[in-house]
Amino acid sequence: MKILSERPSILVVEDDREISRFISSSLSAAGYLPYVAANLVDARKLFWEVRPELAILDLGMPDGDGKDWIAELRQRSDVPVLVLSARQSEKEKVACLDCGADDYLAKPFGVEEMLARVRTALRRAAMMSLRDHVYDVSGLRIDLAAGTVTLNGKLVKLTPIEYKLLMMLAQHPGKVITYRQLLTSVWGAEYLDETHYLRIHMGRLRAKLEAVPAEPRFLLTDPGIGYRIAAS
Amino acid sequence: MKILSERPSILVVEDDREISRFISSSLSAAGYLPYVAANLVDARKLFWEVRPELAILDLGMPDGDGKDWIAELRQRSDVPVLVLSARQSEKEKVACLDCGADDYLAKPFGVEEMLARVRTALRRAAMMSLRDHVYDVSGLRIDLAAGTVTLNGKLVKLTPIEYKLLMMLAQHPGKVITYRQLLTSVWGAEYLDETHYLRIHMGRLRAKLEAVPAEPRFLLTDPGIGYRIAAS
DNA sequence: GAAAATATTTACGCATCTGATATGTCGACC
DNA sequence: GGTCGACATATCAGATGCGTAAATATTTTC
Repeated sequence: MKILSERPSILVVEDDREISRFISSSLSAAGYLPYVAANLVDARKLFWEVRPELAILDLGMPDGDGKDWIAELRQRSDVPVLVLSARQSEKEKVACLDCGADDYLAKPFGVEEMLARVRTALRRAAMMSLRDHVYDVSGLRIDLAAGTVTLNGKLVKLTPIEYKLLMMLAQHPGKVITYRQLLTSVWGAEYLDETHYLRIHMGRLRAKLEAVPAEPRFLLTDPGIGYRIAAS
Repeated sequence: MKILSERPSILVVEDDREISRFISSSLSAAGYLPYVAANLVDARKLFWEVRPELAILDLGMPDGDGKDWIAELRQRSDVPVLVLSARQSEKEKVACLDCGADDYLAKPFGVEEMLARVRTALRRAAMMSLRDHVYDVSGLRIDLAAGTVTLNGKLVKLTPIEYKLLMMLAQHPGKVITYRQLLTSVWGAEYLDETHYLRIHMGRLRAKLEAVPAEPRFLLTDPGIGYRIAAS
């Protein structure tokens, strides 16, 4: 259970001592509550401990590429990530943004701009509705945080694609997720036309989760629009 | 003959002919459906007609400051705005972001970066659109976020076209939506003359939603203008 | 490297949706 | 009362979209 502090907490992942000092004192002065990690291992740990409302990440970490961490994070959290980097290359920017980063700020940058982008990201995040972390409807239990699925108490094994699909649906119980949204988040933006894949993998999910796949109780089709998982 | 345009529409507000050409052709190539306005007056008009999923705005418009338009837009819509500008000053960036812009890209910029930022903004917008917006009038309940329609508690099944039509109306309860707006947003700009389609599908919607289709309580006709859904 | 698991391609049956055409209704106007 | 224009409804054949099954390709695992 997260304690509601009035100051939004922000995780700063940055190995350069001087820069991280500078950033966190700027954030402090602006009314935020910064936590600092100097490498990815600490960042991972600290993230789930603090559950910050935003993460600021320097790409060049001693123990790995920050991009991997973003991708990993995106599986489990919607926390906005603001990337800082000395790398100016367009390729790098594109890769980060497509990875799930919310914004990319090339060094050197002005403090004011950074703070403005932080405000923007937090403003957006505040608009997002809070979501449950467990979907539990008549025998089907999906633990979004742990990433596990049980049917009548028995663990169900899912393939990676099935998993992503189901998580996407379970994050918004009762709401239609359009073909576009599903294809984008599972396969990527360049697969918008392959609604076909969805039919096949939804079929497989139904085979695993539904007693009578032809009459689904959980995984419902909204013809022409998308799919949705039955709400409690 | 069909074409329920699945391509996300993007409004480009840019007065420089050459730049707007360049941007819109890049967007087209990337699978989007760009609409171009060369000044703020047109932008205002086009925006509400097309209802794009994102707006790209050049700050320096001949008929006013783009910032004002952003602020104005924010009153009525959550559509993300990506600002392009030749002005590099940090003050300007901060002002725009705090005004409600989602992102700020200083010229000159790479196409790839622009497209990546567009993708990022659209990805976020897709998540946001899952927030709750509900039309609920005497037995008819339209959950815009979930995309579901219930009549006296019973779920009503709609076809894709019926769905789009109804959502368009329900987004603005009590307001007349013109034939043009409906045709544009459901079938596309090239169907402006087929008001005929509207009659057929409005008829089908009434058959599903009205107790006495001939005396509609929800789906009202404004002869010569358009249709509207009864306000709460 | 071989075997197993997973993903993609291809094909087809079936139900549903769509828009053309035709006809019916209502009110305005002369 | 009749005509006209705008809107509503009925019917129906063709198009489209969904689900499934099987064959093939790819990735993972040991």
